[in-house]
Amino acid sequence: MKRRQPVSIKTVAERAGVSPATVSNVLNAKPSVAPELIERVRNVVAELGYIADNHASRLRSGKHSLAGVVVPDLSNPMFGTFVSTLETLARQDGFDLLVVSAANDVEQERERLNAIRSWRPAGLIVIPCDGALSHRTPSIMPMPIVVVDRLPDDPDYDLIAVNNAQSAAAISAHLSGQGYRSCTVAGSTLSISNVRERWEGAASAAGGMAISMVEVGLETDGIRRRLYETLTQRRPEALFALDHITALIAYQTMTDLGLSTPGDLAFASFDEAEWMRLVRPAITTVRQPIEEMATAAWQQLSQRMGGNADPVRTMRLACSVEIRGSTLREGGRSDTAA
Amino acid sequence: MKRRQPVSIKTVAERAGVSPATVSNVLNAKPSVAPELIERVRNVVAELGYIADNHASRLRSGKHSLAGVVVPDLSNPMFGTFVSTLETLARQDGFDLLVVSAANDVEQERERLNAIRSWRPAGLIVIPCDGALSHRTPSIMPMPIVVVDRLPDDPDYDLIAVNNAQSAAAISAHLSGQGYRSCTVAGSTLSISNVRERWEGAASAAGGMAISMVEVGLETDGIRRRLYETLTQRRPEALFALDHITALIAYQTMTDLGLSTPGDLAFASFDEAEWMRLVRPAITTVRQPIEEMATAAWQQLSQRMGGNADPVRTMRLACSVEIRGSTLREGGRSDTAA
DNA sequence: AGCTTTTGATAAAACGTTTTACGGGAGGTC
DNA sequence: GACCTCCCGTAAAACGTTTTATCAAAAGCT
Repeated sequence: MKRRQPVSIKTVAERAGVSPATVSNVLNAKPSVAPELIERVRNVVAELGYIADNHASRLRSGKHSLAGVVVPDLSNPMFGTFVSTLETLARQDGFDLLVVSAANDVEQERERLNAIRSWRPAGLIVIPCDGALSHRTPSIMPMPIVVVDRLPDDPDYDLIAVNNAQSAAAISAHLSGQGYRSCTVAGSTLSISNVRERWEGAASAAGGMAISMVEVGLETDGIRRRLYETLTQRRPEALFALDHITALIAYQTMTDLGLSTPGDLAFASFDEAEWMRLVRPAITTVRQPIEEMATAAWQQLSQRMGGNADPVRTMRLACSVEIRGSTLREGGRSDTAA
Repeated sequence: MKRRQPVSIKTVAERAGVSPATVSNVLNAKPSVAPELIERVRNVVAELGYIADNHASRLRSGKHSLAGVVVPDLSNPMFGTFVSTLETLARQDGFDLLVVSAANDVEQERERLNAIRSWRPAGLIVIPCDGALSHRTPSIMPMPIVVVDRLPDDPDYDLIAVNNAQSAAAISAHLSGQGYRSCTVAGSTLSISNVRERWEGAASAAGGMAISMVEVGLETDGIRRRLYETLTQRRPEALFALDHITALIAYQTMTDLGLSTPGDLAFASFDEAEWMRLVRPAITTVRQPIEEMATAAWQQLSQRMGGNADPVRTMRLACSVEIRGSTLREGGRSDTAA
């Protein structure tokens, strides 16, 4: 009962006593088909459970209903939410999404970007592993591409990102305003444009507070080691983690060392995660507007797929800065700024 | 430089001075092509950046290199990890993944399951929204389907799940063993087979501990209200949340009410999330082996796609039970059981 | 009634591949 | 040298659609 031999448009046509062309016209709601035939075809389609083969239909019509999404890592809830939002939008416009995750690996990203071409997607949305995207993009990429979150080295693509510098500056100013005298900023590596922008933003707004950067790398073990050194050997009064994974390991390390926040040191994070609102005290963060980024990315891609050929465009979205207990001086006031 | 007119196998053939058939033979590594021609074709392919169109190739050869994945909600990190693992496995076998998320909505799930047929995927892996999957599956689904995590009402599909009952029983026994006299089990709804199995397992191993079930539903507001009532009106000595979202809201509510764990009440959760290891004390959980589930699901689907027609099969994987501070009596011992 | 226009349906071509069936030439055997 | 194989390459058919061109019948004019 589950398996049947394949039913094609011809089967439907025969059964309804019409030509395949008519069936096609009915299914694509072309005008000038007699109401009676529409009815008859519809019935047969329902009866047989027929649904047109997208491959054949794409092949002939040249109309693509597939868009590709490349993210560094789907198990990161931030990217999961991003894809999830994107999917809803895409479906509304009649697109399906081919999702690939690059497992945070530049080499895999290259391979996936190449392989995805064979599906001839109408467009691509990419959150690259790092800034060197264009080195990894096959030279022939005939579809529009929108890059999200991380600045590509090559200003050849549309970009949707957040105002990294301003947001980091807000945190920095807040810490300085609370009276902390020294702050260490920890991030994966300055070669990622994101991280660089955040660091520069933070540095620019430190005021009288001594501020320094430590690059912890991308691998768990290395991150843990560098943070351990930082927290034991020259502990600052405040620690500002520039990405989620660094923040997570920093918090773990602090807990392991028996350091409490904000008593022993203030703690803030770029990238907000669920747990940051759950721990006590809750953690001061910069919340990135993921849904808005997805929406903006889809809108932009939509326009490009529709033929829009305006010059490449960069869009910066605002983050919200959530000041919470982890950075407040005892008796300090609580505020929320953007 | 980015855009070029489409290059097809004919373009390659002409440029290499051979027939399209030969190009095809080279690309698909068919035997009996002269080494010299192979070389020549390869060069042209590289030069033009040609890559075969999957749609056309599927259409003619009937060989599908696409598999579908349907999950309730990609922004849930558990499902994100699941898809991510699946993707790696699929790529190793030369498959691409068409990912759709149903936004936890039964109606959307139905619609997506129907729409995905038009891509003629070679197989489907589905984590259904609830147990009534077969009511939502179009009658004609000619490809193999593997259901994961939630028992379908209809034993017509292969199933990969975890030993819900035993794992919940282990938690229940642990709580009872710690000397708690009453326990409330909170879960979305017993109409989800998962939840039912967990509740029954917990109930069966309560020993002398009074145990009762409260169904909190699926919507945030409702969950919050029911949990608030539970915690204020007839607070038990222990609370066992049966799914991640219930656990999250329960923990928030406890924090809001100023209740501490395990002092005011013990707290445990099925489904482990990152934050449960970060809060202090850390939370006792049942950790589901997501990666193993994904691996098992892909293996099973792989076999089915390879033509295996054995009777439908159900596979139960073991969870690990992580006993942590949130359920330990003061001075109690810490243990880890499976 | 004769003419043109409109309407509604279809046959056939086309999309980019893979596969099947065929054919030409080289090599082997008697 | 006639015959048979075997090897290598190609022409053409086929996959399931959509589109284009065509055509018959009906409808609108004078």
